This record gives sequence, structure tokens and C-alpha cells, in this order.
Amino acid sequence: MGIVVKANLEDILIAGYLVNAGLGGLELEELSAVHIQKTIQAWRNEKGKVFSVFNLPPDLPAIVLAKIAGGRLEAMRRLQPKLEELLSASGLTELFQTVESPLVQTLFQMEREGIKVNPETLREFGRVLKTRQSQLEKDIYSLVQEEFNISSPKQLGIILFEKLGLKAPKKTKTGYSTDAEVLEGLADQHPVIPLILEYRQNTKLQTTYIDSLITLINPRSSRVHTTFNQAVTTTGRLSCTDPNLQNIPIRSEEGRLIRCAFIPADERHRLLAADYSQIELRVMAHFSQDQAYKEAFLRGEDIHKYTAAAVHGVPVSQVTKEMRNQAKAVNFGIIYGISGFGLARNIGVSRKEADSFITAYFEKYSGVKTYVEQLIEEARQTGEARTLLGRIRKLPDLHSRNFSLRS
DNA sequence: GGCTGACGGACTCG
DNA sequence: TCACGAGTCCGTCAGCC
Repeated sequence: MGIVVKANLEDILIAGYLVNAGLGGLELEELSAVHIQKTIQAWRNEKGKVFSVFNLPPDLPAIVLAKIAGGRLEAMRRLQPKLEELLSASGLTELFQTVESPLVQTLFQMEREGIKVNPETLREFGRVLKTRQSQLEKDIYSLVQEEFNISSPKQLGIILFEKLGLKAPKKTKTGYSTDAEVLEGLADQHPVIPLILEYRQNTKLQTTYIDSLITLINPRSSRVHTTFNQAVTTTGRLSCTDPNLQNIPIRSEEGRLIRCAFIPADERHRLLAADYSQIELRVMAHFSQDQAYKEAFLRGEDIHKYTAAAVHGVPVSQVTKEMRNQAKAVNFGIIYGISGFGLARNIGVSRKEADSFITAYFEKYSGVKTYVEQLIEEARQTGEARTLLGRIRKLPDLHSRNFSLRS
């Protein structure tokens, strides 16, 4: 392709995304219904399944095609001025013109460029995993004296909590919960538990990051070409699919190996990783103008260590690893609207201790406390929050009586 | 009895 | 029940032919 369009283009999907903050990306059908009260036809087959416009069935009669296409074009023609007006009324024009619109082209280039993946590296790793999986399977069956589908939470729950008589700490809508948090809590109560955790991790690597990734390598380019979604998330972040390159494993040692399969296109290229350090916390320091927080960053302090010292009332030199980890969880939790309950669960201390951490934190960083309170009050009054660049997030649930929704 | 789609639960990441 | 934001895979179940 490589076609450069010089006309001034406006993307209706993205304009609609900014205007209808919090609803997620609305399709043309929905935008038409909401903004111009026009019902239009989607590209659907007789069963109602939506097609991609690039993949229309060859036997679709031309007259049908023309009718659908015409209706959609007419909707776009009428939506454009309407959305332009709405962008302007909400103070979103600059964000649209200077950030979102130029990004369309950038993302297109990134998708087209792709990233090279070595299938042999993945296959080799897959063979190792497969051998290990067979062994784990045997060991698990032998330990519980029964064969079952280890991947079925339902069957696993029955084995663990009925047959082996372990105590189920929590339930899901459909039965026993067997997620990693539950299993980790039971790890020392039966030798089968660690094996199940390993089995799960391996299965995920095999199915999602080996088998599936191999099929997504384009045979002509030897690269994977993801699809970036610019109009999906409620916060304005990007997401990506087929494959989702934003969740390639890194935290576990085994998972990390998947990354070895991503390689430079040729000997003239290198892969470079660049990442902001503590960006959320720096933004918090900037917005809140908290003196202590700002100074800590300006002095180049280790912010978690510094926070630990403040919360525990000791000099930085006396901060232990555990104290730093707890402070890290507090710093992190502040970004999401922390609660004593959530923090306690997260760092494994009592509710009371967690509460006292939070109190100490807000005493030290009183500017952050004031800022957060002010932000919530403003959002309560306007029903929305805005980012530095003016992006809107509607927050209707702020008035909810349901604690969970309100949080 | 087999297929399909929706949904829940599990995992992955920042 | 509680952290924020995403996407994918598998098992399960209901509905359909």
C-alpha cells in the first residue's frame, strides 16, 4: 500500500469515541442512532452476523451492496458536522486534531511494519513445555488418584474441595473459586496444588503465546501485524488484538522466554525498549503539587523507599525490603483509590495495619490527599473527570449507593 | 447427537 | 468482596437443527 492521502481526513469513529466518553467505541450504526436519529444497515448476512467491509460475501447482489453503502455514506456525511460541533462544545477539538488524528497514520504504519517473530524459537519452547505438561498431568492424576480435566475449574473444584476435603475460601457465581490466589493460599495443604499452578501457567503459555502466536505470523513478511484499537478503552489508552502484543509475558521466568522469539527484522535493525519510570506517580506529583512528593522526585529518590521511610517514621537507610514492598503497594493503590480492605488483602497485613499505613501516607503527602478529595468533589459535581489533554471520562456511578460501583 | 454462540473463570500485561 | 485498564483461551451450558 504506502498510499499517502493529502486530503484533510476526519475519522468519525474516533470523533464519536471522544464525544461519547465512557461508552467505548461506538460503531457507525450506533453513532447514527444517537446523533442523527437515523437507522442504518450494517454489513450483515441473513443470520444477522456482521461482516468486515473487507470481507463481503461474493454472492451479495450489487443492488443490496449499493443500498447499504449508500445509507452508510449518507450517515457519515451528516455525522461529520454534528460531531465537529460536539467536539468543539466539549473542548475536545484540539485533542482530536493534534493527538488522535495524527495517531491514526502512526498506528497504521506500525501495523504495516509489524514485528518479526521466529517460529522455530516458539516451537522449540513448545516442545519443552509439552514434555513438562505430560509429566505434570501424570503426577497430578497420581496424587489425587483420579483422571480429570485439569483445565476445568468445575472439575478441579470438586476434586479439591469435595474429594480431598480442602477448605474453599471463596466461591464464584457458578461454584468453587480455584483461581491462582485461592490455590496459593492452599499451597502448603496438599502437594498437588503447586503442580496445578504450574500446569495452568504452562497451558497459558502453550495455547496463547506459542500455538496461537505461530498462526498469526504472516507468511509473506515473517512478522506479526497486530491491530491497534484507538477507540475502545474508557480511559483513552490503546488496546490491541490478533495478537494482543500488550500482554506478552515478562513477570515469570518461563513466560519471559516467549520474548526471545521477537527479533529485529534484519542485521541492520536493533530492538530498543524505552519506558517512563514511575510515570503515574510523577503525574500525581505534578497534578497534586504535593511538596514532599515533588521534592522526592526532584532529588532522584527511590520513591518507594522514601515513602516507606515516611510511613514507618524511620530514616531511609533503615528501610527493609519488606517495608519498601509495602510502600510500593500503597503508592500503587493510591492511584486507584485505595481502601484499607484492598490494601490489607494485597500485602497480607491486618485491616488495622493497612488503615494505619494509609493514614500515615496521607499525613506525609497531605497535598495528595487534598488533591484526591478535590478531584472526587469536582467529578461529583460535573459527573466527569478530565485528563491533562482534556479527554473526558464520564463517572455517573460516583453517586451510586453501591460501594463497588462508586469505587 | 452435534454444532454454535454467549458467558464465566482462568491467565497474561501495564 | 474491593483495587484501575485491557485481550485471549478454555470449559460449560443453552438453544438450535
